[in-house]
Amino acid sequence: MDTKIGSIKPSSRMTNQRLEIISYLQSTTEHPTAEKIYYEVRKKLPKLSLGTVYRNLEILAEKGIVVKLDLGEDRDRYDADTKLHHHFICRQCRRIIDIIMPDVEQLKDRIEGQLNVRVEKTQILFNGLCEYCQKLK
Amino acid sequence: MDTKIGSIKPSSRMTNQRLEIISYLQSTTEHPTAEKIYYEVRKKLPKLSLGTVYRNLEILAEKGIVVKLDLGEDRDRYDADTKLHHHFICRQCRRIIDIIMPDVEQLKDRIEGQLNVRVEKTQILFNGLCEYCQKLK
DNA sequence: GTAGCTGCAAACCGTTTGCACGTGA
DNA sequence: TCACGTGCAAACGGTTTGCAGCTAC
Repeated sequence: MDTKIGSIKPSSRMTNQRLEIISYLQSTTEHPTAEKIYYEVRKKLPKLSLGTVYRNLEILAEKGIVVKLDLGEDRDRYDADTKLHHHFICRQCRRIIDIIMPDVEQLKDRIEGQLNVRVEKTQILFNGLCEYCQKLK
Repeated sequence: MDTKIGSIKPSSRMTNQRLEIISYLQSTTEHPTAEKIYYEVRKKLPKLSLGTVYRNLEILAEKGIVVKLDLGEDRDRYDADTKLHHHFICRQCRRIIDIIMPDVEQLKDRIEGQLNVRVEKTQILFNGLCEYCQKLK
């Protein structure tokens, strides 16, 4: 028989691998890719495998401990900052800047009324050249 | 020697394959995937290959005749409507609704001033349940 | 004539998965 | 104890690419 509300995963074990992945993600604001996380956490756990990184990231995202981000690149990024925010990404150096946008709630309400839909997620993504890459011309 | 401004592709030939891909894209508003385009255009050109579809879509996107869209799915979508607009995508039926949002220009200006960046692209994506999927519960 | 395009098939690459072993609670 | 997690390697799937022949101009 299924769990009542959706398919909630039962308990999960706090392994060293999971702990270090969380710890690394909470130590950075640069929205690393799975590959970067793998590379960094392996400094502490040299036997870590990439599959384990992906499996943990999926579980942590399900639990709401991290957020998976699709910023229009060929790979996903991950963020331990789970408060709603948006992003600017530099097309040259791939730097990512967090953007707080207080009036998004109104935007959401407007769309829901206009289209008769229920909005569950809102993502605003800016793309262009960051301060430094503009100077480099 | 390079072309002066960036790497602009020289002339391109209007092949039947290219023509039919454009024609199909201009006939629909459903933001098809490459696979869907392949499937549809093959009704007219049965020997068409998927590689040709991808190569043409890339060229057409470069020329600004179509737009490639990343709506957070595992595959890209394509749209012959190149006027700036945004999207709602239903997480259940994958229906896509176009959204015109006149005040995005201000948003862009605000971000540019605030972060010292040059914004070249702005994408707003809403995710949730469409009118019909809400009714189906 | 020839640069650009096509069909075909293989390669690519980020991500997922099967499996046998390991380990946290 | 044993269900969940791990390392390893292979599989997956959307997209790209090498190549030999074709074709728009």
